[in-house]
Parts: sequence; structure tokens; C-alpha cells
Amino acid sequence: MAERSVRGSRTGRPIMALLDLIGRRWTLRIVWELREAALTSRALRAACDEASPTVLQARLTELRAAELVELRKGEGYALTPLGREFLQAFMPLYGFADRWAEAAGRTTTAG
Amino acid sequence: MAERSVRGSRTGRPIMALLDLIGRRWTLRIVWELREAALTSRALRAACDEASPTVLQARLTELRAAELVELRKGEGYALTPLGREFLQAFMPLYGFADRWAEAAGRTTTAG
DNA sequence: ATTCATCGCTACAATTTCGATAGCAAGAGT
DNA sequence: ACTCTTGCTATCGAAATTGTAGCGATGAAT
Repeated sequence: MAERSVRGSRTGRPIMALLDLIGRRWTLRIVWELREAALTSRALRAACDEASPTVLQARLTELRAAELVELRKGEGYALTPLGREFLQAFMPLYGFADRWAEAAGRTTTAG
Repeated sequence: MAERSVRGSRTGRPIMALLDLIGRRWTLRIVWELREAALTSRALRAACDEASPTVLQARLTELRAAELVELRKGEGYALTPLGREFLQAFMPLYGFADRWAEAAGRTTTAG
């Protein structure tokens, strides 16, 4: 089977492709900001701390090719069913983030 | 509380810090390659498709600061308990990757 | 003690990517 | 036609990544 257009990691294992896709700036953030509702490109930009449209557009193109995000006429960008499935699989990390901030934050940064 | 040294996303929410940490090239890959056993810096490099030691070292420093990875004398790099907890929270995405390759691969790439 | 291999790690230049700003073409409403 | 918003592109300086070479330290064998 042909490989998705992801950089490096030519092992063919899906996890590598996924690791590569989400291991880019703003990719995860974009998915995260779309978790509740569809956002127009500008609303999304605002949600992402006014990140430059250059990168945002590049990431959105990648996410659309990956079928995690789609552009709906009159609504803006939204998660596809597959995208929502991804988000669901990602959620445990949201919970971990809190425990991590609690544990690591206590010892590394000032408490 | 002082913020972890993560780029951007000054919201203070742990998830943003985590999103930012793992949204960098090779970060997730490194954690992934350490999932089973400790690896020396060179073994890790080999596992990561001979990625340049410059980035690897930078990511390892970040991961050590985040207390997800530690350097053990005579063993090399290994996941900390917190790192293993992270990996556990990440595992659902491993399962998703397969479904994703199945679903998206069928429509985007040749099938 | 000297050789040798391996370890974690760094220097450096070239390339790639990102960031910030400005602006375009298309569509809807007036 | 005018205005406003939307998705998207252009440009260029700044920053990150890549690729290669090599450092000092450590441990084992001679």
C-alpha cells in the first residue's frame, strides 16, 4: 500500500505516520481547538494565539489530507468523524497533563 | 507558579504545555522508542532512523527537564515512572493509528 | 599505563521550516 | 458597486532541523 505523505519514518507502520503527523507545531493544538465546535480559519487563528496563517494553513492542509479535519461551507473547519475518534484517543493525555504538571511542576519549577 | 520552559502558549494550562512539548519533531518518537527498554544515546539514534544527535540531544534535554525521561548510568536513557504514565495515556493513539491507516488509507492513497 | 572502543554530548554550516505582516480572489449582504 | 468576511498566498528575516565531524570521559583489555 502506498504511504501517506508524511516525512521520514518509512517503516510503513501506522503509528510512525501518526507520530510524524502530530509531531509538528500547531497540529495537535489545531485539533484541540476544534474539539467543541467548528471554527472559521480566522476564529481558529485567534484561538491559536494568532499563529501565523502560513503554518496554520499548512497544518490544515495536512490534517485535511489525513481526513482528521474538513472544511465545511459556511461553518469553517471541523473535525471529521475520524478526527473525533482521534480526539477521543487523545483525551487520556489531557488527564495526564494535569498529573504531569502536578508531579513535574513540583520538583522542577518553583512551587 | 513559574511556567515550564515551553515555547508559546502562555495560558498556564497543563494541556497547552504538554501539547507544546510533544508537538516537536522526534519528541514523541523518542518516548515511543523507549517504551520497552532503556537505550543508549547511540542505540536510540539508530532506532530513530539516525536522526541527527543535535536534535536528539535537545529533545532528550527537554524530556529530562519534563521528567519523562532519565539517564541511568550504565543503561542509557529510560522512561521515568512519569514517562511510563505518559506512555500509558498515549497508548490509545496507537490503537487509533491502525484504524486511521485503515480508514484514511483506503480513500486517500491507493487501496 | 596505554591502547581501544563506547559513552554522552557539542560545533559547525547548510538546509528547511516558522513567524509576522500584508494582501489577494471569491462569495454574501446591502 | 460597495463593504465585509472567508479561505488562502506572498514575502522575508528569524529560528529550528539536518548532516557530519569530533570532543572529553569512562571502562575493559593488554
